[in-house]
Amino acid sequence: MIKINDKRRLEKYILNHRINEIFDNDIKCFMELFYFKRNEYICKEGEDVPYLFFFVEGKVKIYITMSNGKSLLICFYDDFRIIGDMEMMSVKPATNNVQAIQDTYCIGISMETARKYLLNDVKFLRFMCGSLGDKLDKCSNNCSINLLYPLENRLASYILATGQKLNCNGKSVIKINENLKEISELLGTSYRHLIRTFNILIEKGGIIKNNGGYEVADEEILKKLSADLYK
Amino acid sequence: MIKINDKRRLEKYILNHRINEIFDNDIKCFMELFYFKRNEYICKEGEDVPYLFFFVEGKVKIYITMSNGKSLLICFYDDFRIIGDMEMMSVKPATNNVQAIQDTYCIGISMETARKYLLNDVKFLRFMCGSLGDKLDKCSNNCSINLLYPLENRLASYILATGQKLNCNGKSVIKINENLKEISELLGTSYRHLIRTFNILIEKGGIIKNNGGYEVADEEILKKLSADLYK
DNA sequence: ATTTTAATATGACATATGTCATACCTAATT
DNA sequence: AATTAGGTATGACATATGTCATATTAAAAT
Repeated sequence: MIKINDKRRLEKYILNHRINEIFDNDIKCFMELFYFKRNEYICKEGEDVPYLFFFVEGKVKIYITMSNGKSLLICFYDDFRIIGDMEMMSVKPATNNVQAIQDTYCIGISMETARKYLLNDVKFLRFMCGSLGDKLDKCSNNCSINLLYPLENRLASYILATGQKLNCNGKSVIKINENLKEISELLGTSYRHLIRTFNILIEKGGIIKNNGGYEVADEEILKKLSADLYK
Repeated sequence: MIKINDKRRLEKYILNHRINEIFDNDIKCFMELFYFKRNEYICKEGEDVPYLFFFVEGKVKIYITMSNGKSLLICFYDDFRIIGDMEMMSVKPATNNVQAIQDTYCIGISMETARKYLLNDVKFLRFMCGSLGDKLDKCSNNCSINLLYPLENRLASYILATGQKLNCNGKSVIKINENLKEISELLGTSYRHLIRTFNILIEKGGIIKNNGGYEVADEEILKKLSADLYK
């Protein structure tokens, strides 16, 4: 996490996402811009979250770890969202992990400041209720999909959501650059079955193997297979 | 849904659940007490919710129906909770179904009144943020459990959560009185597999068949099998 | 009384997924 | 060079779950 001292850029994000409009009070002066490198954690389960964040650019994944050590993907954010909302209200440590899967920018307001000014800001509280409601709605929807669709569909969706676009000799290639064991845990399946399902996607022409890694071969095929999960 | 004109009872609920303490304004005068018979709907997907409800006694189940017609259990409420919170914020119709599975009492405030007074009530908005945060936390947790445990465990939990306690010749018996097809849908499984799993629970001594219906034979066995789901 | 319908139940088989043993490769360690 | 460890890959088999055909029973409709 690196603080970016770029007033212009901060202003740009505030304008683009109309962040000023969600507060009664002008608290622009308390806002700081932060950069998270790909793979870096924005918050970790069990740890205090030092800032209330407004996610403004990049992509993050949210996952939970269970008491038996297994972890499971909850969802992705790739559009404007609040991070740290639950922690702000409950003064409890985070219950989920939030990890950047692309270089990511967040606007942060320190938790003390946020609690001091925003817990009395009607406009913001309303916004937060709406935001939490949205999250809850998406969560219950994803939950259903997880239970009702086999891994093949969820994996296709996961690849499209997390695959890294790279330029490879002029061609744009989407690669799966993550540890396969971790992917299997996030998708709530076994390593064995994950590999099996990768092979099925290869058979169906959605992906290919290259240099010991997987790459997207046909985005359309994957799109058809992915049933709007993790949206 | 029947309006109960019993000031005393209403007062009792307000006191017990400290409902007055979650508002800055005294809005007791707008509160009405409602009774829902077992199996009755408190809200239905796609329909407007006419009241903001405070669930105070009984038990309800929340489930979602998917575009392909399948439905899936989200959770149960058997403790003080808000119903209609998301609808109040977003002025959208309900996205979930809420159905009483026991005789249930809710305190209701008409949506107009709620929007008029409560959208400016800081204390209430804070409470609502906390409440939505709790729901989100539980949802993501249940979601994980659903994916990580087989039906046997989920069914055991479901039976304990929804089984009806009846007095049968002096003995207390817990019966499963619901339509089995519906149960299978709520648990996100096939009818065939549900029956199979009932039979497994019979083999393990957790339940027995009686008069063509299933009954709990050994609560402890079921408790061990149910991994804290739907709590 | 007969027919129809809905709910319950089961066998047979197919598919989805988990577990375990093991093998291979590469990078790090000794 | 030999050893170790982590990540990747696969076969064999077991378990979990889905699909389909079909039987049975009880309640509802005619």
